[in-house]
Amino acid sequence: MSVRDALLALLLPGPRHGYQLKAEFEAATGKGWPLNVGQVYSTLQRLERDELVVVDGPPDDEGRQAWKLTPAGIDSISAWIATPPPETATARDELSMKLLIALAVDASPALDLVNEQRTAAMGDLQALTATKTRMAGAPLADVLHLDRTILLAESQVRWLDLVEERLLDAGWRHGAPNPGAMINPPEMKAKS
Amino acid sequence: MSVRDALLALLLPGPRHGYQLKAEFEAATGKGWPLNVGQVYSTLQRLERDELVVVDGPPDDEGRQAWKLTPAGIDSISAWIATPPPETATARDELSMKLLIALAVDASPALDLVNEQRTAAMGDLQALTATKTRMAGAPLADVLHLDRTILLAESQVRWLDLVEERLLDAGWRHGAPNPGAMINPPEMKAKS
DNA sequence: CGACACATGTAACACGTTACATGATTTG
DNA sequence: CAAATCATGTAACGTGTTACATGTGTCG
Repeated sequence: MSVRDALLALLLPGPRHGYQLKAEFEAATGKGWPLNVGQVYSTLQRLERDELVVVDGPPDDEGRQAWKLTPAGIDSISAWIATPPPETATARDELSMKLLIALAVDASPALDLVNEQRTAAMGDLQALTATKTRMAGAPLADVLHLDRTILLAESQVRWLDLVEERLLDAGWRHGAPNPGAMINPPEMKAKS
Repeated sequence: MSVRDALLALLLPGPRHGYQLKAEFEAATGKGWPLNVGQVYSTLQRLERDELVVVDGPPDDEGRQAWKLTPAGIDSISAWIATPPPETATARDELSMKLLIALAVDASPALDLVNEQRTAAMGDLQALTATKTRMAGAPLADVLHLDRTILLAESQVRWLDLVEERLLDAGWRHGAPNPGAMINPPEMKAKS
């Protein structure tokens, strides 16, 4: 999801001005994505360029400029909302990519690295769970976002467990360099 | 994790040339991140500009140009590998952001949307599980990446279950517009 | 009055992504 | 020979992000 998509969607209920869009964006995403106001305005300009939004009349007394969707904008964002995100989009998470790269270059004793990351992930999880109790009456969006963050943290811990298991099965040992299961020596097909 | 970080890390074991880096990147990430070769070269140039890599001698007979880390590059990437990713990085996943935005604008009957997304997520999950059986002898990186993808898909389904539960608790109904739990009317503090 | 929130906007830069151009080498 | 792969590189564009400039309105 891009800011672009989100702003288009937030214009569906009716015209809004820039500052309002920022506020609604952050309310809707449960503070999961802090947004610099400047980006709202530049994104609106790009949307205008693409003829998905237009200004809705002249600015009001206080200089507020409202924007609204064009028919093309409505079509575009309706299609976007109706389409579930592709699974592939999910697979690029920080933790696994980072750890896989680290394993590939055998940057440090692999199992130790896994354990460090698990410790960090479990710490995050504990902090998040604690936050949950303090979120009783919070807006629904905030609660749902926290739920999501917790589930993601749990899945991190589970994956790290799995990684450790598979590494041990493959013959890796604590405190030792890896047995070469993933590193391919730099020779590619020789040409000469 | 950026391509930039990954390429730096892949240079840790020793000098590599561009095409090699692309191959190792995709091997390491288990095909989870298809990479256009062109991006390798432009990223290398940016890294050179930042004095984190330098060319390692003249190109060989076949015109291959090897690159290596500078001391600053080694420091930079070592620190990166040792630092577990911040939890916040995790919280920007496509599914939840998209759904939260959709709920905020009440784009379509909310619970129906949740169910559609769950159907899609469960379909993904089934396909992934099927793939798993066909991955017996695959490289470790590929298996680990698939594990991660599966765990993420599971956490999607679980979250969607939670969302449905919370929406029902909050009084939302199937096939009906939402009860206004999240939409704030566009009036902000009036000024005049 | 001074601080702060509201409000708009611009400029610059980083990164990701694709398309394109070019050429050598391998292989059927 | 023709096609595929290896190999390097450039150009253009899109989005995300931050810093900065500017001004109005509110409130203590």
